Amino acid sequence: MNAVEIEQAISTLAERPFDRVEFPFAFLEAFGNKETTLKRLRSGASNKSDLGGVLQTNNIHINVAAPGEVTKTLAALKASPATDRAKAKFILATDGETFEAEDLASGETVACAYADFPDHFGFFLPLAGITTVTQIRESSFDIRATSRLNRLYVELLKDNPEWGTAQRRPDMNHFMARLIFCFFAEDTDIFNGTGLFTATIEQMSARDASNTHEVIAELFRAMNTKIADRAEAGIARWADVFPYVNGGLFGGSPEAPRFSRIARSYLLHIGNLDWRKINPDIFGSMIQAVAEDEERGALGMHYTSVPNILKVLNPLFLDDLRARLNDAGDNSRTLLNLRRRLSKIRVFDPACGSGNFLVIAYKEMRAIEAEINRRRGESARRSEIPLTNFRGIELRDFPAEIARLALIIAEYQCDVLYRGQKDALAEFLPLDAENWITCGNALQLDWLSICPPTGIGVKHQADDLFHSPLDQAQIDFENEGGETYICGNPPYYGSRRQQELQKLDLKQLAGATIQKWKSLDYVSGWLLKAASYTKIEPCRFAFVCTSSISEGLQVSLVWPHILDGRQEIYFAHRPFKWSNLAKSNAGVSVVIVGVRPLSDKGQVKIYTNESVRIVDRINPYLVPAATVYIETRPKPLSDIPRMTMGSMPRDGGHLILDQDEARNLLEAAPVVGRWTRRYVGSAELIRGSVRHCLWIDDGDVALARSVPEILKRLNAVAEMRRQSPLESTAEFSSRPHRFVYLAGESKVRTVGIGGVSSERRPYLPVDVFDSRTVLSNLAFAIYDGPLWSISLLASRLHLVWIAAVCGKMKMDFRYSNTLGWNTFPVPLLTDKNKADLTRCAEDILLAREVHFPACIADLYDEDSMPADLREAHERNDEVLERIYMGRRFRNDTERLEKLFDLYTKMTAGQGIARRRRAEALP
DNA sequence: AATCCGACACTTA
DNA sequence: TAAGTGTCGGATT
Repeated sequence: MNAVEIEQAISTLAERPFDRVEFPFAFLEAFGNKETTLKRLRSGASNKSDLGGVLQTNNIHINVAAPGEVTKTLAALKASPATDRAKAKFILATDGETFEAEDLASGETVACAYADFPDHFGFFLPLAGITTVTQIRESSFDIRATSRLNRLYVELLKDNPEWGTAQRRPDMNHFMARLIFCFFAEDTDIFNGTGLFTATIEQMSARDASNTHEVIAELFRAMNTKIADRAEAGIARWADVFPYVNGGLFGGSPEAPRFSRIARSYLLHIGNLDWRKINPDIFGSMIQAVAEDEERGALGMHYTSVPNILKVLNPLFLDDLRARLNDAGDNSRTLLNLRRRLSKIRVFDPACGSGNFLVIAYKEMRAIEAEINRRRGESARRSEIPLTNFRGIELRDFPAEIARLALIIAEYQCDVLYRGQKDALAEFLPLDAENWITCGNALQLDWLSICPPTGIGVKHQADDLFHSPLDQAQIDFENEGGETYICGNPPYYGSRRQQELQKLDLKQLAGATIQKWKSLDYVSGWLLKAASYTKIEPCRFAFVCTSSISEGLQVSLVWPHILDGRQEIYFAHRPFKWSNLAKSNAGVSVVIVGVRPLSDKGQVKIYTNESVRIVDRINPYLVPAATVYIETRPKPLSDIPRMTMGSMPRDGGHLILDQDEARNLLEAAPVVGRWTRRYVGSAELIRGSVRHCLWIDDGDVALARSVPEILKRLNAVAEMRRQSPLESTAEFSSRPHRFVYLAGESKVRTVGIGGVSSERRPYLPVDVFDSRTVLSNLAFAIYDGPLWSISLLASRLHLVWIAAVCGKMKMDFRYSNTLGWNTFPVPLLTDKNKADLTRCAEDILLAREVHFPACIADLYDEDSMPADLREAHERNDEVLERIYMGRRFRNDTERLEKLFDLYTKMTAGQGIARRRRAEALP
């Protein structure tokens, strides 16, 4: 259960009549406890209460009090030895009238009317095992509001199916945005009188809700009619007390969907929340889930947390502004110049969602401006930072609506904070009609039309503006001498997860310039668009991207088009695991990359979660080295043996046998021993687990099929392959005894390396196998590889190289022969070198054997790696590094620098040789 | 013919 | 129940 679902569950519970017996269980159920857990508590099996209540170990002690005895009961719970023994985190007492609880760890208490306990749901969230509790508690209002809007939205769609159609969805979304504005306005004195909107609806609409939509429409109509025109428009008197708002929000049809009784009560319920507490920076991200069927309940999976947003905005431009503010001290003139600069800064988020980057940027800039004004003694001064300088593009209609609203609310809240309620109110209405959030496809739209050049760069003369639907921007907006910063967290879709239309976007963008455009992640579209924007309007940009943009194959595809001699990466955040309020964040790691024109000066910084390093330069692999693009090679660059990916079964698992299956099969028909081989992929290589596969020569097929179990399996393989949409797989359905792809075989031994390995392992997982062992496509093989190849593979140098240039699986190392082995720069090895390295490899293998049967995962655990094995690796590294450098490297950075350097030299030589050969041709 | 990748997907503590 | 860590095979070159 996520926070929104929990909020809904406890709200429902509070609305039900109080049941003295059932309450403790219902309460626990609302926090996501399963039926079986509750059953055990009910039966008393796991109930540790000594007071006749319900006590769940490590969680909560609940007791229902006699009427009027809640405080006394709570004290008894606190004094109870069982509470302590069961390590309860909370105690709770209620009589159905009042409600009291205490967080035993913090001592924090809650005391309220029973009906109001859902207002404190954030207090109890640790019960649900939600780890990001502090984060959520800070935004508990937003969660409650989201939850209730969600219920209303669903209810309204139920009653008004036509509002849910693709055609009318935007109306529905716009209606919700208007409602949210009204709720905010009625709680912040923007409307005359607290709660005016909700109260008016309650009074004027019938109990049976039949005319609710008419009442709301009339209110909306009033808000779209200037005071002077009201008499003529015939606005109802009860609606006349509402101010003129407009600003695009109330323009257009005032129509509202019809309300059922339930929907009406939800509406009144929402209106009774205290909307002053809304956080426009994160509220939007949550609420956008309201309108999206698949995201509903997911609580904004793609939402960017405030700390992550600041990881982008601070280095992008806010740090600089703050530094200038600091430099300016109390110098009135310098401060004035800085304020002018602020007023001309445009922030453009071409994937703005519900606008949180823009809102945070706005709020941070307002804070800086407020400090300037304070120092200049102009505290109440009106802000010179126009909301219109915060622009965005968003594909989905509802988030775009919310983004507009969030900016308006942020502006109001900043005015209240820095200038006072009175000034804020005086200037708030009517809303500005300008709207700089464009709803559309960012990869299709012309960014220059949304954020036209400001005059620092070359004037934009391109005639495509002529065709732009938004070219009024060019005419209306002057920002001479201003700055533009592009930022955001665009969507990521790996090359094979893209929808057809997304593929098309990339094709249009990169089809002509990037041959392998089909391998790009969707996010690269934003990088390319930004890069082409800077050709016209040189400016800085920074995005949160999937880390794959700086790893493996994609680097040499995308970055040459971005760093094409006029741009450089000036800050980067190394890969970190993605996380937000969403329940499960497994699997994604992201980077942040900031790009600026070469002409910009200033420090270059690499960030990690723990540190900041000032470096000379950052290359597209986000390491401090020269920009070198590592491309796949079909054969090794250095004089080292050939490596191939292992054999791929594509068998639906039917050719693979676990230990039990292999044993049973062999017992049933000993002849099967001929056709089974050990089968090794990453997992087997690393964890030492044993699996076998069927490996049947063409000549043996008839014989093998006479074994019933084998026949059954072969038929299953054939069937699975027939079903495959992939031709190359389907072709092999007639030869189910064979792997689809055969990598090769060895005579003496096979050197194998795992395809994926944990980032925590200090060396890559390498091992030697006999020639009967089959390596799967999840491992790479050097058939009959010399032992000294193990020395290379097991070296720190190689790991560092792989970590830098290969792809990643999450943060884990992902091996590649073409990208990592074939590109690995190795100096020419003498026979003596090879003999030395062979010895080192043998020592490593011997050191492992001492610890038999420990597997590689055990042996190479950073915390518990055996000393003798570690020493064997140290010696291996020592010998190898002397060949490279004449000494040991000081650290991995130095290793990488040397490798990039050597790679550049080795490929440059080849490039020249190739060119010479080409020139020599007639 | 050969291989790269997964806003992942499983297993395990 | 979230932390840990590598399957599987289609899509692409």
